[in-house]
Amino acid sequence: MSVATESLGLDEMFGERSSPSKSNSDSRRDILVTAANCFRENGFSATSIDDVAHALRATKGRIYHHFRSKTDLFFAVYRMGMEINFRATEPHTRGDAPALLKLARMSVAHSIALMREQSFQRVLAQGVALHQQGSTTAAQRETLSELIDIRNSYEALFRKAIEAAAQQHKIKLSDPSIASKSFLAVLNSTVFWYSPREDNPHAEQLAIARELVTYALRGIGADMPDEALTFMEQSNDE
Amino acid sequence: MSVATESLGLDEMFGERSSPSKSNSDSRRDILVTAANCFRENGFSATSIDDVAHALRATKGRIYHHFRSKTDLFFAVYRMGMEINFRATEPHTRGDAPALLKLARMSVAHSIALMREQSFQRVLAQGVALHQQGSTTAAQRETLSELIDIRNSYEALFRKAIEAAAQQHKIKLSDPSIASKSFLAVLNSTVFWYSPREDNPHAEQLAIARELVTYALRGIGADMPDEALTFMEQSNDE
DNA sequence: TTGACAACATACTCGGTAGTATGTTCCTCT
DNA sequence: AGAGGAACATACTACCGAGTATGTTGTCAA
Repeated sequence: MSVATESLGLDEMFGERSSPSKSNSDSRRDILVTAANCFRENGFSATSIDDVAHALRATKGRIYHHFRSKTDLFFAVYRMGMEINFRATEPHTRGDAPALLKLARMSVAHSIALMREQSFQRVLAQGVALHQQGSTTAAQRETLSELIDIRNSYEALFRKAIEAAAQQHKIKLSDPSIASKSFLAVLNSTVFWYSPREDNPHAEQLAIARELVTYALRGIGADMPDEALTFMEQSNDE
Repeated sequence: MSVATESLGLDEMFGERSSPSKSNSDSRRDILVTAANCFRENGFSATSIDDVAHALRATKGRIYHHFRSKTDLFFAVYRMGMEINFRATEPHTRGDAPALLKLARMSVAHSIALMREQSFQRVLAQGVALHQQGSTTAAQRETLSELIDIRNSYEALFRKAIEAAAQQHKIKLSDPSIASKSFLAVLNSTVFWYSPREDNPHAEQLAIARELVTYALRGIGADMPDEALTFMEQSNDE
């Protein structure tokens, strides 16, 4: 499902130790993907474990064999969604390209990953909502704030890139915090209105990403560098 | 609660006929405000009617006397939230000010209303989520799409203002639809991270609104007109 | 071959919750 | 003054859904 687990340096961050039993990991992954779709369609608390099991053509037993509780399942889906984002974005933070170009490439990669993995991204949105609300147990609350930390570190990736670009290109950011929040708000907005077209949505997604990044960069007073889209040949897997 | 119901032309849009019994309307309004807070804190399906009743220091009977179902209550809260937004924004769409100035004033008013009435705004966000998901009965589905229509007409208010400003100031919008979606995404982003400070949050909210509108306007290639904030003397009610 | 364990399925409990049915109080109109 | 209804509270039902306890099947290792 285009969520290839290559050996990047992020594995230990998400605790995805390459387990010896292959089928076990596959089954778990199928549950995560199916659960992500259910959570997207019905929301967390409106989705029952039986719903996920039915979508899997299985029963609760299978899910509870892999996850301790419904909340645990949700957290695992959240982790996987964040992992997708990191794998898409983090490679572009390195290298010695100009800061603005790096920022633009990060943004395009993030935006496209967002549209390609809609289910997981909506779960991420629900995750922050759950955080603003009150979790049940203390352990869950701790795990949740750990997930929020991961998200914050992801947003910090963008914030640093924005500030680096601003410094290098002599842009004045009156409030870097609000600027980066607005920046990501634009990129993330597709979650609320985008739904993929038929056949090959890749061209459409690329065009939308280009529009969004152009808008977001203008907001901080920068122009979209044309080379920002030239790295996109790699994105044909499967 | 700073939701004054003056006689604007919007009343029939929301069916808030000025009923003769005063206490009835007040009680209903209290339920809506309390329900909005509960929905904000726990989400729709995680909030029970008994929760709302408890927060009201009352019982279910009171709520079910005014609303047929939990979904009806949610819809009423949604309507009230949209009404707040319309009352804040719509006055600035009229008049013969320059298009860009009108757009800026609408945006500032919208942004501040968003921060002042957090509870209702989060319910609005949940409403679109519910729409993307599947409602239960057919009647609810119809009502929900009616509410989405109201929201769309509200967004159309901004889209028209953006296009008018673009035309009048000779700005090139490569994709007006995405531009307006991004524009509103920036203004609405406070829902996810803003929480009011102590005492008088008005100055803080105004500063944030100024930042957001500046960012959003830059995204479409326009500069924030300084007169956009001069209308804000009226906002001291209660 | 067997025993042990993984990977499920089946069958059940039990607390919570939407909705209803029915009382009770107070006000208002005639 | 009394009849009727609005505005609730109380008591109850019926069901759903999270979690558990236990059974079943395959597999692999010794």
